[in-house]
Amino acid sequence: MQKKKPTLQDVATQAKVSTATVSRCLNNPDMVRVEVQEKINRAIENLGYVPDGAARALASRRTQTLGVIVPTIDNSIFSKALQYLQNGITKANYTLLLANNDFSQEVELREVQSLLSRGIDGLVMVGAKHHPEIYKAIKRYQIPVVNLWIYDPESEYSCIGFDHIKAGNQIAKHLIDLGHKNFGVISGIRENNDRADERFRGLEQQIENAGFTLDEDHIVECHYTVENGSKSVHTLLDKNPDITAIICGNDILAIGAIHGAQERGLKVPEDLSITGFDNIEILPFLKPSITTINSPSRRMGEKAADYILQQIKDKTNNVERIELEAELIVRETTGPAPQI
Amino acid sequence: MQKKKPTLQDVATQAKVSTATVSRCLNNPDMVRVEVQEKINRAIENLGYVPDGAARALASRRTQTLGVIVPTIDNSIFSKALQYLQNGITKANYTLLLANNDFSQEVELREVQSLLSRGIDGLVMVGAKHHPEIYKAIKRYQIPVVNLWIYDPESEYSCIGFDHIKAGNQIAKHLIDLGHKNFGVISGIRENNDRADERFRGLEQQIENAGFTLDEDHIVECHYTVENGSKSVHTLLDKNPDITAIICGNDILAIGAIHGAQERGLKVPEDLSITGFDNIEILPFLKPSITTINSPSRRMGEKAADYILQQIKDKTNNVERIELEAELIVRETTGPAPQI
DNA sequence: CTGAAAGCGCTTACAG
DNA sequence: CTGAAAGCGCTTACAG
Repeated sequence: MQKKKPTLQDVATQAKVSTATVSRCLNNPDMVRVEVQEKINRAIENLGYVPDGAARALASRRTQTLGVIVPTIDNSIFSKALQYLQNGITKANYTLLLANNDFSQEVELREVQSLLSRGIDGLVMVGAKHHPEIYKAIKRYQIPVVNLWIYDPESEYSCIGFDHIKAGNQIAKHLIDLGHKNFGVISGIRENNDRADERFRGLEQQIENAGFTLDEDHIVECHYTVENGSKSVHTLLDKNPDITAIICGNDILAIGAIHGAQERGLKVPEDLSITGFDNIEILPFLKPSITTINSPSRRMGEKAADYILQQIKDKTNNVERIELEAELIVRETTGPAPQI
Repeated sequence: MQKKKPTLQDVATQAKVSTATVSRCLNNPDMVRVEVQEKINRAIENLGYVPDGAARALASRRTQTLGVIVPTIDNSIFSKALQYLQNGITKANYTLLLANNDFSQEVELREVQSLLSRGIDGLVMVGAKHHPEIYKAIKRYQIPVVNLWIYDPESEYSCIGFDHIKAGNQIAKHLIDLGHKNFGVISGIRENNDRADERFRGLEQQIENAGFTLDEDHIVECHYTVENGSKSVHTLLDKNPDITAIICGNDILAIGAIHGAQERGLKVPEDLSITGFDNIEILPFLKPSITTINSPSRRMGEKAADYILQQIKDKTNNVERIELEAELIVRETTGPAPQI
């Protein structure tokens, strides 16, 4: 009853050709006469033959699989990039082997080793800083790699992303231009997150250049949850009631921050300006709509797909560095600093 | 310079044992004497040996890989389930091969074939309705399968989820209890989405049982975007100005709907009640906070991991049907029907 | 354009 | 507890 899965050999036998010919018919049809192709295709259809990926990978040293490691899947900016990365590679009959590193370099190293061992033809990661062993391992496997979400003209590896320092500068400048002098920052955890760290440094630098200060008690670091955003507003304003602008590490924190401000009876932006980061889809529809910086998630996913597929196709491993724009989007949560 | 990747054979040679022993040392260490283990581990370390997944898969007929197909990655309820599914299987050294079907049965079929061909030890899908060929293909490969997001006590395949008809009932009942009589519905696209369809039928049934009607011009079907939520409110209210409650297919649509209501100068919930579905993280922090039904994404992901790993471990393929609660969460967007 | 044959790097009865 | 050997299902020079 339960038939065994047919193999290439079975197809060859039924079509009365060699396995080599069947293999060619599958992979390079134009190397095979049309009549023979038809015979083979009939046999394949007939037997319900499906090639075995493991055997194919072992013999050809290619897996038709790309590895991708994001910090967490459960964040719309990463899942959006994944979606478009996926769409891009599906056409070329590639599939994603997915892992997350949970913002830990050690976990990431293990995941990379696991992916490499399982067999991948290319690797996509997020951020510039990775465990040194990762780079060694990659070198060994000689596969194309690209780091998303960062842009560094000097980087040794390919990258597709934007300049987070510049992004931090932009936000701070926007608020300074509005007359704010006293800032609060609700940042994501900066350790092991070079993007969050550079954004922070960008805005700190801009604030200090403008002649203001950013003391330690004006800064909170926390994981990206709405609840943390809300709580942190209280933490900051309890200590420093005259903060007039709070810069959040991402939109989720900003949504929480608005909630926290409302709990304190503060009006946004009249009493307190708030900024986000990423520009998630719902932002323009919230009341008040949130000022933010747009993260080009979609384009990063698409371009990563293009880049890796191109390298595989050309059997090259060229370093490319693609800078994308991350523009400031001014909405309703930022306004002139209140007069005291 | 560029050394070849070491193989099991190299390890065996260096450790002066057979490849069989090295293989055992890797997979079933207690079948090997401790002293020999040490010799082998030293050689592995020394050579930087990493097993080849393809060869291993071909020889053992196991890939340590699970396939998962979601409608779209770019929706937090699915990405959240993925995150926990992933976490659950990582411990067992499994990795996810990820695909999305973009809400199309044909695409899903192709993806399933691709995953099976690539080699997976188990498969996780969303919803009950799949292309018939999918079930045939799965049968052939004899791997455990589980459908998430649905619960059907009669289903032929394992499922982990909740009853969408009941969920639809609950929402409608809540609004009816509040005195609403005239309803609008902004549903997701129901074709190829059994969850959306059953939710719709659940609420339709409850509304009609209560003696009210739900005409066609009280219903809009659209993709799950904030913008569609906002537009659809206008579509519905332009035609039927006396609708007092709008039931949305998910939270994203509901956020858009609130925006649309505000554009019309309507107060939520005083003039118009609005409900969502899924209970995404930010909901309680929005103003007004949104009444919704909680989708147990996290638990579905976790339980799917447990189920599949258990089946693989036991080499069984038992059908399990796990019902999870999807409770109504009443917040600020629903209130008594306005007096006319 | 096609075939015979080696080989990809493992695992696993089988025998001892 | 260990080894010799077959075999997993393909691909790919090589030869014709």
